[in-house]
This record gives sequence, C-alpha cells and structure tokens, in this order.
Amino acid sequence: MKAGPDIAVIASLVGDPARANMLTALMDGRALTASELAHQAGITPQTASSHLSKLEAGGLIEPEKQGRHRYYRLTGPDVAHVLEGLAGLAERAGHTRVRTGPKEPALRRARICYDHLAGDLGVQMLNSMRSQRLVRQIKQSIELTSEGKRFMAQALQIDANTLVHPRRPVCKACLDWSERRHHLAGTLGAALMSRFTELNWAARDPTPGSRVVNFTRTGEKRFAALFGDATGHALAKT
Amino acid sequence: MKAGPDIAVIASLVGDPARANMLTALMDGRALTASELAHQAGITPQTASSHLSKLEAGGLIEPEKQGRHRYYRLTGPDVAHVLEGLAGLAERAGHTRVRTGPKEPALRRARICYDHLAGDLGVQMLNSMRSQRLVRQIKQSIELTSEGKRFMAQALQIDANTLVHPRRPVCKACLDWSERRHHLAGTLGAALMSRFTELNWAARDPTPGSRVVNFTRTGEKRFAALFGDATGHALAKT
DNA sequence: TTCATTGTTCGATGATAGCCGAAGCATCGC
DNA sequence: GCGATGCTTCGGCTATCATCGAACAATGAA
Repeated sequence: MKAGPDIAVIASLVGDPARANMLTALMDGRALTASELAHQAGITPQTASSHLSKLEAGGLIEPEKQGRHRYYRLTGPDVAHVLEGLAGLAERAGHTRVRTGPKEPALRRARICYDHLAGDLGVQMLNSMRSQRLVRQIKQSIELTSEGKRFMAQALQIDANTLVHPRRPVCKACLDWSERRHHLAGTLGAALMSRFTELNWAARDPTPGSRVVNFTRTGEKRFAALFGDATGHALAKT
Repeated sequence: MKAGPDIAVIASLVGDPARANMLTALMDGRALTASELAHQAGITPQTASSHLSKLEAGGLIEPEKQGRHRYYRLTGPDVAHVLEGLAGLAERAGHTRVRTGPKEPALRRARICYDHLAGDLGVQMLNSMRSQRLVRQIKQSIELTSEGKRFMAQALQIDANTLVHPRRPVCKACLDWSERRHHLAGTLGAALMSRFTELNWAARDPTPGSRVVNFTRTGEKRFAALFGDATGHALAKT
C-alpha cells in the first residue's frame, strides 16, 4: 500500500534531541569536531559517534578529516533551510532555546596557524580572494588565477613562481580553529603572512607561547583595502 | 546548559512513519477525516487518534468538526513548506514514495450534498465566487457582498432578500466529501442548485439513490462562463 | 427511542533506539 | 619506539513510544 519511510527517516534523524542540538550548532555553516558536537549535545563521544554516522548516512552532514580531528558540517544550505523551517514551527508552537557565547576575542580575531594567518581575518582574506577571483577553488584544492598572480605581484610584491615547493602546495584550504571555515594555507599563505610582518602591518604577540597576531592601525587599513570585509554570510558553504 | 526540546519535538512528530504518512496525505491542502488518515497510514483508528492529538498539540494540524466526522488539515502553508523541504532532503538521500489514485470520477465531478452542489464543480464555484469578490469569508462564516447580490439578481434572477431563513444561514462553508475543500451550502447554495435545474443546466442522475449531478453541454458552458475554472492551487488554505 | 457510525480513552504489550562502559584503531607529538 | 588524544565499535541496559483490544462517548439515521 504505502511506500517506505520517506520523509519520516529524515525527520526522525532531526527528531532526536541530541542530534537536533548538533544540527542547530552547525546551522551557521561552520564545521565542528565530533567531540565538540558531543559536548554541545551533552552526550559522551561514543554516543555522539553513533549519531554522527547516522546523520552522515542520512545525507544531512558530511565529514572532513583534518589530522586527528573529524570536522562535520551540513551538506548544504537546503539542510539549514529545513532546520530553520522546523525552528519556525517550533517557535510558533511555543518552544524556545538559548544561544552560546564567544570567548577569547583576540585569538579569534587573528593568530598564527603554523606559519600563516588564521582567525577571523584569515577567513576574511580567503573569502575576499575568492570573490575577487584571485583564487579558484575546486573542492578542497585551491589555485591562484592569472589575476591572482598579477594581484600578488603588483600589490604585495610576491612572485608566484618563487612559491612552488616540491612537498607543499602553493594554496591549501585549512579549516580554521575558531571560525570553523577555511582560511588560506600553503606557501602562499606563509608568504603573505611574512610579507605582512615585513611591511609592519602585523606582528606576532611578544608574550611567549602566544599565537595572537596584532595588526597595526595602518596595517589593518591596508589589509582592509586589499581584502575588504566581505564577511561571508551564514549559509555560504565555507 | 541546553534549552528545551526545540526543533526536536516538531521533527520527532514528523519522524514517525504513521504520522508522516498522514501529513503527506494532507500536504495538498485538503482536509481528511480521522478514519481516512488512519487508513492512509495503515493503522487502526485508536492509534490514529493518538497520533492526531499529538500532531494537533504540536500545532501542525487543526481539526474541524462536521457532524460525526472530524476533519483535519495542516495549520498553514508553512507546515507544507517544511514537509516539502524534508521530502527534498529525503529524495536527495535516495528515498522515494508512491502516490494514490482517484476513484468514482462522476461522483467527484458533481453531486448533491443535501440540497446543494458539491464535488469538483461545487468547490470551483465557491472559489470563483471568492476571487470575484461575490462573497466575503471570515473564518467559517461566509456572507454575500453587495456585488454578489447584484450578480445573483442579474445573472441568475435570485433575489438575495428571499433567502433569509430563521434557522438556516444564507451562506455556509461545507467541507466537500471528495475534494476536501469547502463548497457553498446554506439557502443560497440550495437556491443556486435549484436554479441550475430550472434552467436545464443540470439534473440529478435518474438512477435511484444516486447523488450524481449531470450537467448538460450548454449548462456546463454557462456555468463555466459565470464561475470560470479558477482551480485553486495546492497550498491555498481551503 | 434504538441502532449504526465515528471517534475517543484506557491498559497492556512489545520493539525500537538512545545511552554509556570498555576496548580497539588511528593520528600526533615526544 | 612511547604515551596522549580523538574517534569508533561492541555489548548490554533501560526507557520511551507505537500498537492494538476493549470499552466508552457523541452524532446521525430510522
């Protein structure tokens, strides 16, 4: 008579409180690690692992391995839209919820990730480079366009030809620790960071062990002039 | 730490296969009886009753009592949108489903409901009257506008003043047995039907006990000229 | 009234699924 | 190499919840 589960299987995935908490934590387009999602949902890692594999099998989230971590994000904006719709119905029915807060503002703003720029400004830079078509991103791999090469030479005196390295890519998308979006790694990312310090636009914080990067006033202006503040909006797919 | 159920409660309502089947059966905006929804879901009436009260408590459906029956419909187009979104995600994940078929075409087309016109044409007539602003509908109650009175007098020689009755309203929305949308009842509905027979536009089927109404060729043309074929689209609320 | 139909409530049963402890891989840093 | 961290798999426990039988309430028809 009737067909299989259909929308019920998807809805039941969202229907579990633990999974729903995970999904709402991912709604802004960021990617979170499995253990963070477990913490968000208030469950142990082993339970979270079970939930995450179910969500992945249902096509709601997709993983990205990065070292020991496993980052999860929503598979697309349509998933977020459905979640928003459900939240709307829930609100209409009288249910509410709370939000989380930020922490460590300086570290979130700008910091060193190995040898390149990370944090809010790092993500912002890559977003701007994408929208200016300085780079072209196919899946995980990024490459510099011809306009990008011109831009690097002209604005920052970086010769793209000197960046090629036998064991390291020129451009690489690196998942950002605080923003949970990609910023630019690779030899270009490193070259940009060292250029910023050479030009006195920015410097690593003197406190030993700190990874905070402090921008000077003029440095921040010049940076903004080159890489705007094209703050990617919430649902943009990294 | 975390707030209440939030979207999980809503999603878990849709997450049960039986409830999901009920909701998808309601997605086209029609209203169905409790027992029909039970049949759609393949469960017994008592189980369906439990599900329906939960869905109603969750604000996804709303009931309308009509005689012995209890018709349920979605509370609004937003519910249907969320269900569509879930169906999209389910389809993307590889799940499918089937559809039901029609039956009893003549009876669905046009028939007598007590003393007025029901079926596809009955629903069509009320829809057309609404879009022509001949009637004004507030909630369940319908009233004839001044244009409506003019229209009735001019096109069909019906004097609205003769329709008032101590114990029966002039206009009344009556839930349609086959279409599951409203058609026009009340003294106006009855007057229209008898006028149609007087004008030889339509006649009750001669077979004893049949409630089918047969329209003549010219009758169908005249009827269409007055009440167009403003087929209400799926998500229009009744 | 009496009967039939529709829909509800109650109670018991059963199966699904979330949950965690313990152990097993994989990766990173030393 | 070693230990630490992050994540997964396995096994068993428990609770929630869908399901149906039976009885009850409400409405319409004869």
